[in-house]
Amino acid sequence: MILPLHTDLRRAIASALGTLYGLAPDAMPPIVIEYPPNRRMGDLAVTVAFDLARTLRKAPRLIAAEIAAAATGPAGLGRLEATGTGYLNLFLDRPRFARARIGGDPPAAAAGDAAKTIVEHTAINPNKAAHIGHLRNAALGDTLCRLLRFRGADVEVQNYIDDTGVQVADVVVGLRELEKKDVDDVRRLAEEPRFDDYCWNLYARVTRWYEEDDARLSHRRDALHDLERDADSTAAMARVVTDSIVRCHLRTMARLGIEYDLLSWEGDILRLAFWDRAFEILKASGAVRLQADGRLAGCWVMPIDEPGEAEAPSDADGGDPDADARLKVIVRSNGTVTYVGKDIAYQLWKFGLLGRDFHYRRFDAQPSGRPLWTTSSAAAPDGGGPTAPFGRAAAVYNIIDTRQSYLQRLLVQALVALDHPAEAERSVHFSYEMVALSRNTAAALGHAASADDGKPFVEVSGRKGLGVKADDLLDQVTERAQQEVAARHPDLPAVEQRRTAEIIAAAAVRYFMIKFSRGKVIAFDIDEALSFEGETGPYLQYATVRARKILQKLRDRHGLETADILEGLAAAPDAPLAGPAGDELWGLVLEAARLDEIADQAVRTLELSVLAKYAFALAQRFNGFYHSSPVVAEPDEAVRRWRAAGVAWFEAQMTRALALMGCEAPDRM
RNA sequence: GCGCGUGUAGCUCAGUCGGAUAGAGCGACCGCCUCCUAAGCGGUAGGCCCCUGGUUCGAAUCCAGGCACGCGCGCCA
Repeated sequence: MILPLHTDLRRAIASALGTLYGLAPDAMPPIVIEYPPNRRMGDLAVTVAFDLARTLRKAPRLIAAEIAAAATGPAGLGRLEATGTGYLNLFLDRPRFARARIGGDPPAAAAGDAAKTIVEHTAINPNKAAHIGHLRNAALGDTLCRLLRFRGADVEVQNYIDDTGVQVADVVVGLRELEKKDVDDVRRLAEEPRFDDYCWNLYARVTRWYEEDDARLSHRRDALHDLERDADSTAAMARVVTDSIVRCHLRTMARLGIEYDLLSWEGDILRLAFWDRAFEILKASGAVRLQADGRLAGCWVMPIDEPGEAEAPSDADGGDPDADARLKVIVRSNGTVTYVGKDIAYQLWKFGLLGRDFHYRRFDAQPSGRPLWTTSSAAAPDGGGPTAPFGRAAAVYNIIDTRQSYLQRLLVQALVALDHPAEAERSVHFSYEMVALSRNTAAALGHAASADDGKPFVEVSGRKGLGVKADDLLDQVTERAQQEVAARHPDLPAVEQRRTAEIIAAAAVRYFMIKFSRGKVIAFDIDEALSFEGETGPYLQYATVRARKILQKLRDRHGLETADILEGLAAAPDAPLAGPAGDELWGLVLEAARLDEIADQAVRTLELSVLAKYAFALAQRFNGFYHSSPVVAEPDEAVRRWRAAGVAWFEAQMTRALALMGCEAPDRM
């Protein structure tokens, strides 16, 4: 991997700068490392000479030349060369670099990064089937988890279940009022494998039913009230619904290799009175206060810092008409807590700041064998709690779409108001834009496009039942993949064809959800999602399969095991990597080494598309190499050996990159 | 009104801490399977990087002001 080399290079240059110009470490400009447009210019480039030109009153090219002379052969990395314009280009010692990495282990975790990190993602209302919007959330969340673990963090994945909200209440109303079901009926229904589909339709029907007559909304209010009080028949029915649908969601996500450590139920947060405790803390610290008069009389409110204003006026009770706008109600005048309040309590728990805890019990098994726990309101009869405690994290990532930015900002402000600046700092809202439907896809789903004329896309709406269900998408993509597999490998047993198709479909969907930068609305287009060509997950898998095929052929025809290839490298002549003839192979080796740098960048910027783009570019490079550089049939043994090593290195790194995206390559495609 | 996000090729998007000739994919057109899998590869066409000004040796990138589009901003959940 390449990050340690970056460190060495920076150190070498910084040391040269110290010697040449007497720069103190704190006066040192940031040493930016980039990659020249092509390999003939160099392997890495440093632009520090440009930054120093002003302060040193000297032309960049002179500075670059002086640094190049002073920092010759930094730590044996290679040759440093100054350009006529002022770049410092590093030409790596190719064989040395390649031998040091090919066949090496993944990087050891960076020290100090091992702190416990909670990632919350998925969090689908348990009242209907998951749709493509939820898929983006889960794909981003799961990929972030994998990246954090890759960098050595101890990650706990939580999936929040809002089992006491309106959405669940609505489905319960539908079951009772529209379907005339009782708890036992619902229990039978919930056994059906696609119960989530049934509820998807029912939910949309209930919405229409409300719209026909506003008076019917009283059913929702009553149901919601019953849910919050945990009252008998309604709550019992809701439990059947939410339990069944959560299991549907888990099965859907498992198709994409997405698993969790803990399900956190809002019902448990209510029953265990997390909010009462949080309220005490908020009151004690003065973070919330009771409004005596005005529009919000009788409410407990939290002052909000608007990002625009530098300093809030001394106090708000001076009759300022805008003052109320900067107050967020936490407890209503009727004494009930708002959404934000519950979120604050939960966030405090995540950091171990609440002073209360859930009970826990085991939930279902997950395909990988990773244990899944669920929160619980009462201690398990066998008393068997988890071995490691949940919560008490040093950092928290909440994966929630950008529409929740305002609420997430309030959470951070509450932490600041409670005098937990470190936790506020490490309370990260991973925000991303929604998934909408392209106009074509919406039309194909029977949505009249004329309804919202000007818009470039059509928003998914669970309430209206408008959207592409995650399982439907996966089914379609799998079916398409299976046709391809069957055409290419007709002799393969059907089970194997199916398995291969599933692996391909999962990669197609996951890559699609990751490849856009998070600030971009995805206008989901079904034809695009069903494509396996160009910048897609299957393209990455195909390149990997090709690499494995070469390694397989080397075993078959030359009796060359991959381990032998790597061992033989030490004694192999350097020539195949040298000069223009070696450029193609060298470019592949260097690019494949950058995975750690990319993982680092992705986590730092929370821009996971860089991982997708990198993996694609790497696969492209390999395919170029594949067409230009035969391996198995190469007569020159040294060349064959080096090329084989390059293929093995690519295969190892690409497999890791795919794993970071929750994908694998099938045996054949 | 305020806040956040987005604006780059016909379409969908990359473009790293400001750096070398602005790149992919799709679509269009022209080629490549006696050769490790054509889910691939090579080539051609396609650009006012939304506009104006500023900072800088250097701006798609930073700053200011506009314009357009999207999303937020309730004692709702």
